[in-house]
Amino acid sequence: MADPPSPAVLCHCNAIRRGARQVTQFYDRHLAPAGLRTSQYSMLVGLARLGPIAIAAFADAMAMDRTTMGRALKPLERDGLLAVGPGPDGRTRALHLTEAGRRRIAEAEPLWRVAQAGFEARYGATAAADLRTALARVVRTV
Amino acid sequence: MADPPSPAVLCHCNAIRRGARQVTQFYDRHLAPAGLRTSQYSMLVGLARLGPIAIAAFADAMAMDRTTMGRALKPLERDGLLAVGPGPDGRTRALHLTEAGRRRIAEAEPLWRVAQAGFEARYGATAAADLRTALARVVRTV
DNA sequence: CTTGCATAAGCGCATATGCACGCTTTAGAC
DNA sequence: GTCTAAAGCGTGCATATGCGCTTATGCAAG
Repeated sequence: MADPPSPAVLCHCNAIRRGARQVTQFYDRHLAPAGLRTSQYSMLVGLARLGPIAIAAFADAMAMDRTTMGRALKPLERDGLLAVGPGPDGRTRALHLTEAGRRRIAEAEPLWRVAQAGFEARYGATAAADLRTALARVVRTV
Repeated sequence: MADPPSPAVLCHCNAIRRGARQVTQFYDRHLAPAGLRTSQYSMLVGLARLGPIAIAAFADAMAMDRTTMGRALKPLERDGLLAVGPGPDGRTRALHLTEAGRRRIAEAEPLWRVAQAGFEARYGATAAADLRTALARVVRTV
């Protein structure tokens, strides 16, 4: 009987945080040769897709906090992978990928594919797809 | 046709990181009145369960990096919620919960329950349990 | 006893995360 | 035209995350 007071084992938040740490490390190790973290790779890819875009809009599209995004861009801008120019609006700043950024994506993409395939091989491709779907629903739900 | 170069939408790592951010914010908002983050609450609960334990062993049990754990303990130690004493070994340090720590857990537990119930209400209790199982498998897999 | 290896922990560095607050600029009300 | 509300960003603070390096200790082989 004696239910433990707060079974952290049952905490959905704890569970997803643990998983995120593990998977992040897995992908990061694969992407390391390209000098990118997974988060950075996904930002570059996102920027390539969403073209010139304002910071807040980009953060929203990536389901990130605005200020987190603002700061996360710094290292990428410093390394010349993206540039921040004036937006159409005096208060808006426009993010756009540079040529170096595009090259870096091309360099990292095969590494990402290996990571993605490796995860699916271990976890099961179908299960992984289901997990991804479930996680997408989390973002829409919360 | 034209498969996008690296569909970040399909990246399992990105998906789980997004989800973790959202869920963390959700739980953190609920726990805020107790002056605890979700991660801190889970560490306190884990420590209560695993009794006096060394840092590395505790980090391992929580699926955290050793150095991350070491630093994450600082604020809790500063606030007197846990204490770090000498271990059985000259190089080991023993973590143990204080009375204040136990009181804080008692204070935070109802808030955690509301967060947990709230998440299950939105996401679906069964789906949430399935997600948690899938995530636990991620930790074992990677 | 020493030498060498393994274990436990800390620290520097860099990035990730988000809240509260403040500043500038724009759009709309009047 | 002015005044106000809202939008877009930046900064300070605090915590979270993990890698590489270093130090201190324990343990076993010789």
